[in-house]
Amino acid sequence: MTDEYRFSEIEPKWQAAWEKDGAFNTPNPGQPGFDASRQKFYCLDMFPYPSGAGLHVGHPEGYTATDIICRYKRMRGLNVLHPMGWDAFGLPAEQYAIRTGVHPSITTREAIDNFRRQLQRFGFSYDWSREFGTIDDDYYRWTQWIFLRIYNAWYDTNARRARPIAELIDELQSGRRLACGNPDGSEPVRRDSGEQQQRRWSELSELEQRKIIDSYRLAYVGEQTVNWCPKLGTALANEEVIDGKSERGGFPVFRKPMRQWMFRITAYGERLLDDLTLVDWPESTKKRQIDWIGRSDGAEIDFPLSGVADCSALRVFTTRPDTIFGATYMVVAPEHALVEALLKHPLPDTDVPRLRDYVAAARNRSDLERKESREKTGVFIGAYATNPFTKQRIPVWTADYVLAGYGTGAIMAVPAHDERDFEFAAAFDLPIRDVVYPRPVLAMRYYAENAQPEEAEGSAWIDVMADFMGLTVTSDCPLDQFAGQLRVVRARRAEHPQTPQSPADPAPATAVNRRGSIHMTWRDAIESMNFVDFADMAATLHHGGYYARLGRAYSGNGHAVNSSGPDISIDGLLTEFAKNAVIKHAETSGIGAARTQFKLRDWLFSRQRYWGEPFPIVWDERGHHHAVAESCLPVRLPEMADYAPEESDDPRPLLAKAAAWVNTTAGDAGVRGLPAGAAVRRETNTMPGWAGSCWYYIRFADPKNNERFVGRAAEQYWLRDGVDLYIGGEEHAVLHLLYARFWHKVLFDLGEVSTPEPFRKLFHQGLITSFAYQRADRSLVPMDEVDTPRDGEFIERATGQPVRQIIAKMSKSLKNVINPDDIIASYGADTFRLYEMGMGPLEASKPWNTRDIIGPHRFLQRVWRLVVTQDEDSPDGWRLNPRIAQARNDSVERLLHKTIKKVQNDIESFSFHTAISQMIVFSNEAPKPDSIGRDQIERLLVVLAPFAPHITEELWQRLGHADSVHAQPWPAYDETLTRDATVEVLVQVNGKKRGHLLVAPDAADHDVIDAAQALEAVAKEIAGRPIKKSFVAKGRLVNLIV
RNA sequence: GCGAAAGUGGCGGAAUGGCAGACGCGCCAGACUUAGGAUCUGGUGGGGCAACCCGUGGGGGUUCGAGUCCCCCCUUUCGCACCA
Repeated sequence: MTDEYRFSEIEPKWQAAWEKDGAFNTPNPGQPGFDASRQKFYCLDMFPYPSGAGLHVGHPEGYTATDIICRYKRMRGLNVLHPMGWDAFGLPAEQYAIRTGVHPSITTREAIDNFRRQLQRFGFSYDWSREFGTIDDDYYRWTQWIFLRIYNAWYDTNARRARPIAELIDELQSGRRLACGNPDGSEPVRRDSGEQQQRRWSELSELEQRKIIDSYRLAYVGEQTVNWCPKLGTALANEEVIDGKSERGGFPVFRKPMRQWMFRITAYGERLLDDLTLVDWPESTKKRQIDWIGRSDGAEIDFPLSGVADCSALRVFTTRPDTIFGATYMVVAPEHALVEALLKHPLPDTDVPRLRDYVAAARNRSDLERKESREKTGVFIGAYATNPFTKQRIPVWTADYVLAGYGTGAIMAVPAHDERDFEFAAAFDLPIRDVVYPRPVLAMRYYAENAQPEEAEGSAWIDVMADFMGLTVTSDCPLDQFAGQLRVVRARRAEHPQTPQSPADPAPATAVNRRGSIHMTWRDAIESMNFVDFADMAATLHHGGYYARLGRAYSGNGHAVNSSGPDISIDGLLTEFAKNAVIKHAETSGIGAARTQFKLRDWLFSRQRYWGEPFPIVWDERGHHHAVAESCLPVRLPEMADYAPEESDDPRPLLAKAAAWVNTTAGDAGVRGLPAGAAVRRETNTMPGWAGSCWYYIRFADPKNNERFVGRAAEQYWLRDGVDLYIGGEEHAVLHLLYARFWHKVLFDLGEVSTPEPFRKLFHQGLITSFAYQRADRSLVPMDEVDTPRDGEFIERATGQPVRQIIAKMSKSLKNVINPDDIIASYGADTFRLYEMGMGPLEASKPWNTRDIIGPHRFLQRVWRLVVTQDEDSPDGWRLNPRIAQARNDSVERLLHKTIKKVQNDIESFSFHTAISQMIVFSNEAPKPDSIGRDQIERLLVVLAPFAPHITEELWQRLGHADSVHAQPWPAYDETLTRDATVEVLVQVNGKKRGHLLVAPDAADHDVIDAAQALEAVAKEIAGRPIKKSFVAKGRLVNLIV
């Protein structure tokens, strides 16, 4: 070898050596080589979905970051678990297989092999002995096992945790629990209408018992309106639908009722929300989960219906029970059962054809159309309800602005205090009645009722009222002091009769002026209402028509007004108290109760696809589901030649085609509790792609375990406090990260894992984007069709027209996709790693620019030459750089300590780009002195090793070491050596730079000030004037004020 | 519409309230080389011969001192979007 840095020889050489030695394999507790005295560090990458296209430059960004951290943590003496695997079931693999005509098990294996090969070229320090894919029998066997654990569990709302179904049966049998369906179940189980018909468990038929038990299961079969995507041939979870299109592929999605496996994730809504306080996650991600879970506190209240068959009351959910006196009409979703009932048995006022048309139109309206047009539409359904507080008869409408899936699918409309209701009321001329006033409107109303007769004449009232509103608002006075405040206003007006005409009015007395400004504000507000005269104003407020007049709803808090009924009055109460009063009254009179709603829906877990985990479930001839025994897992996918979807509106699962697999016997399927010969049909749905990623981080702790999904000791060691660092893309903020938390919590409740949260610290790497070019008409030009004659100037070659450089996602059509293999071939993996880590902050999205790669490459060449030099006389063609000496160089030593400190701190704070720049500074300075200590260059190599593992290992070896640079302890730095012996202090006069001083870093302030004054340029500037004040920022700057 | 983040040289980016632009690219000059550059050295925000002046999206403010803190506005990106 010569003096050249031959990365293409060095990198494969060391990769092979590390693999041979198992250099980064980590023993588990109890295994040889395990050191229990060391702290653990579980560092996890979001494992990739191996696509046929191979690795993208975005993948190694997060992986390099975790690799640096892991190598660093090992040097700091921690036991590091750093695994890698493959998320390989799911739609994309299946669609790729369909396109290529090759079975997904083959294409997926090929894609995995390719991904592994590509990843290994980066020299990542994964423990490859723990590698697995979600499609491995050994793995999905346990995915199915966990499904059964969830299936055989129920949520005890009193204990706030999941419990085994056996304990539920025990409670039911012993009579400790009422023998009725799950009252909190969201699936449409026929709720035993007469709860009084309490029967004993033993009196129920087996069928009845089964129904009750099933209604409690955390995994249940529900008939629900789901998101059906004909193009993909499967239903999708809510989380997989974005703007009415499928998250994968962007195909249209329609609503369709289907019988599906669901997970009762809603039972965990509150804990999924509350436990976000336990984790160290980006605020934005927490917020997205909070929004997705969407908790709202309010009440359910029944409004009696008159004359509707089968339906005596309409139940609504509201977060503003305090506004119930303003509920002037009701709205139900077009899908609501009441609409259906009225279509069957119309009332005299029901316009059946119109109603039928509206419901049909609403059903066919996609989410997308709904979003585009927010025009309020609706139809009166002919029914009337009674507002239980005002006792007034109010009409019931149906409108698609009320969603069937939220709350009860019905609302009480309070147009004065809800924007949507206001728009609807305005469109259909429904009454709008104020029931909440904030302080100023309250003051207005008070004045309207208490004006003196002479004020009511003409327009004098406007000035008095403006003053009164201003005073009551600024003094925040309670209602019972309004009378006194009004007297104050009148007294002041008597003293200062002249009202300022504008805020800028140059009235001398500031008190008058201040009053003037506030006065004008309120005067403007009053005048903008366009009241004809006092009587008009007074009448508007008297009848609660203020917001109708204003033209918009007021949805804030305030005092209840116009809120007295035959049974109860809440007038004057502040919103929070008014809410409580209404709820209390509703509870005591049996028409309602406090209720918390979640936006989160139960998780649709069935897919009608081939390439996924089969459910360990069979159906008997009576249509009952049965679990496959744990000992008979896994349930393997049948071999199928034809797994292409038929694009259709008929959601028939693909596996149904595999008749020989589907039709089996209880004995063959491994179902207990049925005769072995009983004919059963296997469940033909498969699990969604998310299933495998819900628990892979647990399996990594003990991937070869055949007895359990994870060994107890391994779980308790590696997952104590959860995964210590989890790095991956932000796009999984509500999908994978919510699902995995849910599974983890169920396993926690059932005693299978020991922590409530899976991922303690989460970090999102930014997107690697690329440049693209845009014409004046905003159309895009591929990257290779643009010339750059001058910096910052871009010309489209074909037309000669200037184009604009923009940042865009990498895409094939823009020809700006980067293949990591090409970059590694040209520059090596170490350069690639340094380039990507040096681009900028890890969390920021940043554009790839191949032109810049040469920078980090030059840096590595410089490091190479620091150690190795060409020597034709030597047998190998090289020798150590003769500058390397035994004695340390002092200035290099200080810089080295600075460098170690900065790199260490920057790694800890994920600030890799500034760590790299510091090492470049070192490499720029280190060649300057005549010699450099051998241990100095060695310490640099150790510090650089996590970033550039191959070149440092090679140079470490050439320096004569038999061990690995990656096994070295992290070098210590001495704080005193990180500071310079003398510092240059900036001297300012009146904040302007006037000179510099060289002083000791701890020089006394007065000495620095004296020295500063002595400077010629400073003396000239001061010109004998006295120094009024001076500031010293130690070791940085001195500022003299004259 | 609501919410969050971000706007700094030709480009990527740096900067505990204390010399704006570290470091890298590019560019300029020079060196080595038959040559080349994936080599080396030096320079490089703008204006001015210079002293000096101007510069962190725009406008105000706090401060001895603001890219950094506060208020208003503009732009971009990303979420959410009839959730009662």
